[in-house]
Amino acid sequence: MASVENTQEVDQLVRAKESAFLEFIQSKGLKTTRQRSTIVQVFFRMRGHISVEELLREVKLVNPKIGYATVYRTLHLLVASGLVEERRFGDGLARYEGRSEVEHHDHMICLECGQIFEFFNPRLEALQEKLAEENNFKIYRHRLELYGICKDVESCQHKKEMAARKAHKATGG
Amino acid sequence: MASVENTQEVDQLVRAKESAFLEFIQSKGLKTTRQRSTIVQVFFRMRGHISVEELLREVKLVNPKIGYATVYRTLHLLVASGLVEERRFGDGLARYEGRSEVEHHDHMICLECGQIFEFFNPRLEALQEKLAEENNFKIYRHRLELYGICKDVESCQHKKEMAARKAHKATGG
DNA sequence: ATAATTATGATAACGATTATCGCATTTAAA
DNA sequence: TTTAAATGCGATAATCGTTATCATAATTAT
Repeated sequence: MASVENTQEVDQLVRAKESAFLEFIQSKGLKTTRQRSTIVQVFFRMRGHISVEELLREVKLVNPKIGYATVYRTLHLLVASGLVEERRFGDGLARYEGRSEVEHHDHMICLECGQIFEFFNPRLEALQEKLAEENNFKIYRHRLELYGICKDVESCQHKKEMAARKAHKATGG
Repeated sequence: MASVENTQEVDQLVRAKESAFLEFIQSKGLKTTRQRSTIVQVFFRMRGHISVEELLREVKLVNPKIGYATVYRTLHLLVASGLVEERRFGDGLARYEGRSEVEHHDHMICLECGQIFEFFNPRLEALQEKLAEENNFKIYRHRLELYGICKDVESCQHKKEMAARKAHKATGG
């Protein structure tokens, strides 16, 4: 679900993000540690909407001694630095996003296979602003999520897994 | 935050919702109990986006023996029946909505006072549908939340409480 | 190098929600 | 209206994601 890549482009991006993070860390008088560096590098090599567990799994491949707490703490720092956004899609766990194609975007979430698509539309943004203004409301941030079935419905990788999980959960209702 | 009312109109609405719930309960072969009846009546007398704790508090005024578990269970049944919607606004707890002015609506959430406003705009809905279709995505449901500052910013009731809470939480950051 | 500060890792604590289980209540049938 | 089977209840233990704690380790400025 969250793959790791290795290309020159990615290396460059990771270096840029890492130095931006270093700058943040130093500006706050915090310390630069091996663990933080590892976590940041691994995080920005991953694609998608990454959960703590997914990240920890990848991090442990590099340094198995790094634990939950440090991953949580570093993710909080990444969010505080503005390099990463925290999202919650209602499955009860936080997901983190640091490599979007577009700066701001909304989400379409497939209920069948769990895939998450990003999209952006300026008319949508403008309309929201207009509606807010009409109500004397000043928007700081917003969240739009469309839940449904994605175009790959026939080839959804996790279709059967999800169905099995549903059937399991439904036991007793 | 979630007040209880007592008017003839409300009585009528509560009766209608309750009978709809009974219908659902019976169609599923479940049992009609005093507790469920109490919880449903109390719930539909309340306004706003109600948390489990808020509901339990009100329920206990009618029947103090009713516990957490039954309130949770009944809320799940209400959601399953389609009479109630579950919402999560990112403060970590579920809120339930059973008496909206409009059938579907989106939300503006004031970060200062915590007030939640509902709104609906057909152009917004249409635009979402259009964008989904362009991506071959079929929307089942969606969620749009605008977070910001509301028009009552000067008179926000909970302004100070929130500020105090923030200050408390910020200890250690 | 040293001292002060901050971070780490293991795990306990937390808060919301869910599961468990013995007992009570409801329902359908007799 | 009793009876028997099924379902629901209340109290609370368990769970899950996340946060706090604390002794030890690493980093930084001197």
